[in-house]
Amino acid sequence: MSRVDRSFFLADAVTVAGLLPGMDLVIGTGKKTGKYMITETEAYLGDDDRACHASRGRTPRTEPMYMPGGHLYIYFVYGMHWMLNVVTGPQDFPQAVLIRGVSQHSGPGRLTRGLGIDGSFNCEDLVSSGRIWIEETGCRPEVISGPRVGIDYAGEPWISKPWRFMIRNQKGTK
DNA sequence: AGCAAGATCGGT
DNA sequence: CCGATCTTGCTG
Repeated sequence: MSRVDRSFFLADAVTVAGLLPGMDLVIGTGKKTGKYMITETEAYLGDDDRACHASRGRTPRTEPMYMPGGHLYIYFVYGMHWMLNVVTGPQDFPQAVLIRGVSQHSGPGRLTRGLGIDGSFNCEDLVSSGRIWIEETGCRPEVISGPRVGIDYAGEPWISKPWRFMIRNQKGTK
């Protein structure tokens, strides 16, 4: 439908993470072209959030999170998986939304593999990019929330924040 | 320079 | 539950 503009991404990560499920992630590289409905997300909110990479300070890796909302923060973990994150909020307020699932692809590592997303997408701007963006779909699925996955090290209260969002009745829903 | 841990996944 | 696999960031 219509491409999402900058203002949408300037909201905080929790707000954006709650609105993304149901929207389409559109990718148009030479190899992969298609629309995938976003099914699951997680918010990482600023330097206070101990689960957010930015909580350990501004480093070369986390630099993209300090860009204005709408850019991508891509990083490599566990020696094999690329993680796709959408930066949110104004410049210099490090926040991002991890895309954990899209239609036909469950899991943050599997979806980047499936869509051909790698480090070359780091810092890409969803508002102006010619190969990746997000579209409003008009559909308003019911979104449920729960605690984030794989961040036990962050401790309380971060471990209990209900900042994981997903479409009800989707794979991964409990 | 060395090392421990990681926003994961798939197989035991 | 455990190993694969390698980048990052911290320690010394």
